Amino acid sequence: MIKPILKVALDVPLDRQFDYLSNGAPVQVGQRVLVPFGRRQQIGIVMALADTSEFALEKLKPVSQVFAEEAPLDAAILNIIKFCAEYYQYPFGQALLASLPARLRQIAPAVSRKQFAYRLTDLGRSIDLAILPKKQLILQRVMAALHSDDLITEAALDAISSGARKTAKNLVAQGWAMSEQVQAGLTAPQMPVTAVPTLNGEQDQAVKAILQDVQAFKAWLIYGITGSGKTEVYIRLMQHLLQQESDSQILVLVPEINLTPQLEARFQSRLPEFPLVSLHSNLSESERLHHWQLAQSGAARIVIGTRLSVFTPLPHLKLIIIDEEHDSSYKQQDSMRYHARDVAMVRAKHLNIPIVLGSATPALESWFNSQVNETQSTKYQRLHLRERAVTAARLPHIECIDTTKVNLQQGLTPQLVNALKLRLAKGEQSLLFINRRGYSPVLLCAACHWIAQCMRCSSRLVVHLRQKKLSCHHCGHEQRIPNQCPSCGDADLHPIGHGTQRLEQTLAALFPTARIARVDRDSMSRKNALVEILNKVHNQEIDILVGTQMLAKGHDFPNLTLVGVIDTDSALHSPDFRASERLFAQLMQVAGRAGRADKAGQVIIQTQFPDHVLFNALRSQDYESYANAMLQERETVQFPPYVFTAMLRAEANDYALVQKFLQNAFNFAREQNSQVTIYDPVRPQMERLKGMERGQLLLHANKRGSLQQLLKILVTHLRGLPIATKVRWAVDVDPLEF
DNA sequence: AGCACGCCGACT
DNA sequence: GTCGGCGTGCTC
Repeated sequence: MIKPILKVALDVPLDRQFDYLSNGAPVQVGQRVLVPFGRRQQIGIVMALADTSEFALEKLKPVSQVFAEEAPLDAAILNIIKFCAEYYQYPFGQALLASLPARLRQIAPAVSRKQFAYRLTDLGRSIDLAILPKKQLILQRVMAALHSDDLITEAALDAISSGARKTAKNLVAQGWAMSEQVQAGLTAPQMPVTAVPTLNGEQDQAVKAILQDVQAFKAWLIYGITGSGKTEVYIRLMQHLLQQESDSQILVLVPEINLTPQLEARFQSRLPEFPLVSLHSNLSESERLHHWQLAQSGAARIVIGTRLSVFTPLPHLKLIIIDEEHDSSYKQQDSMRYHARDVAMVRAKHLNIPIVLGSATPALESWFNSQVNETQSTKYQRLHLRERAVTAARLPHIECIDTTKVNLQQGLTPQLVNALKLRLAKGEQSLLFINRRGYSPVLLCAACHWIAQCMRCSSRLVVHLRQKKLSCHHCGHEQRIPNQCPSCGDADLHPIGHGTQRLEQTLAALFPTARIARVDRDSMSRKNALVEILNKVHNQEIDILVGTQMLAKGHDFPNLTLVGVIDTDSALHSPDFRASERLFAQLMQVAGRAGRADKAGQVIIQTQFPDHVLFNALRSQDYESYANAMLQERETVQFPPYVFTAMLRAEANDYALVQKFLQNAFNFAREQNSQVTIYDPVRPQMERLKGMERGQLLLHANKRGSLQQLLKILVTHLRGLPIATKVRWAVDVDPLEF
């Protein structure tokens, strides 16, 4: 018997569901539907079937369409999103719809690759094409082409139905040409089948330990320096689990897209018998939908993706792997501000399956959770990989040069210049890491000390000399470099400090014969620019590589033996208590670029504070003592992970509104007399951003539960406030930035 | 969030 | 006399 009322979740910022009358079509929970909502049509997901409604029956509208041919979302994924919506104080419907590929959120029919092929078959039947004998071939090609654009098929179908045969024919031909191109592009160079590495003792132990315990939820932290072979451990685990059960699936989360192709290729070459799909923002919407469908149907056995893919339906999920688990790109910084690592943890718990986190420099939270001590039971089992898997590889030698004690040559110490000279003479490569793009971070008037500032943000404008522009790295605002000081009229304007452009220029002057390349957001705007440069580095066509943190991750350069770190001191004394943790991870990562193969690496760090504890720990590549010291500090001042925090952030054109809103929140929260500490509203580091005045209110508690309880009533209260529509506000649970 | 309705200022 | 500003209110 069909229940007559459907409770539907919609993509609206209202934390409730809407009731509709069945249109008679069979429907299940989790099914996608089209419904009338106000004046327009909306895509929704059926959350329940019922006999009654709280809403007046005569006011209910019937659903417009049930997408019955699509598999409904399963209970597991609905539950995990429900959990997230509650935990992160975000409307459920919006969280749910945001987890779907864009094609499934749009009113236009979503066309998967399979349907696409069917449509083409129809198309072939419908028109008598001159290329008819080739019809079969066309179909095969198009079906095989992952990048095919469904819009072409749509257009062709339209053309047929309106009788425009010639147009239809052209469109099909166009689709074919496109699929050929795509095929040509897709034939990725076959990875040389490398000899399967044998595991060293620690790797072997790690694999065995995890495999012993795969029948239930258990969290593991694989802690091992770059080159200790974490990936090989993942592969062995995957191989075992995928072979053990013929339908099992594995989800691998990675921080960013530029890491995906490498890991993807490695998994594919080592586990060729298991279908793998990737999910990241570089995919076309059509591909994303198709990959998502392959995951949902169970056809894909391995899913590798960025943070959003933690919400992919996987009916036979048996293991979750989080690579580089400390990476902050796992945290969504707008809409629902979830942390993919934490969501994955909950998902693994729900499914009662193991989860493996991997990092050379674990997040302090994870390190804390893997500690064995009296006060806190160990949440994650730690597995330490101490040895470098490539036995010949040695740890790089790290030294800090005190920049206050030497004469700098355009920001470079003589030690670093000499080291660069030596590499050039030996035909080895160097990498200079400077976390600041542009020419110089400040434009200063020598006469009146005016500094070029952004009008929309509380930030300084960065000099981009080559483009003759000043640019705000926060809002994108650009303007011409003034000829004279806007304040006093003096022409004596100086770029102060160093960025990637200036460093590149300095190096070119110092080493006129060296082949220098710069890698930052400005030089990498072209789509394949990064890949091209990296290839050049591999082919020894580059001597010195200058770049930002884009260069810190993942890339192996066997002939690179020197890494120079130019200016990271600002992070040492940043008011953000996580800045030094991030810097440490980043420096460990860049240091790992040096001396990967059989050549010993050297790392030179230029700093005003060579005796800082961070550098001491870094010199001995000792994450543990630094992490433990930081944890102790956090405990003394009662910061996370010793307390649970949430941040209420608000912004408006007028700060008075922000203040009024936050003050209201503050008063309300205080009145609840809960176990939560509520701090005074303050202005964040970046007081103004993109023309918006910002403010924030911090809450902390010793128990997650009491914080959650308060947040729930606070958010409900705030949503009902008239002023809540005049400011943009959001709750950030477990914020990364303060 | 959209998208309506609704009541007060400068223009074809 | 209208076009249009964005305040308030609703969406099953």
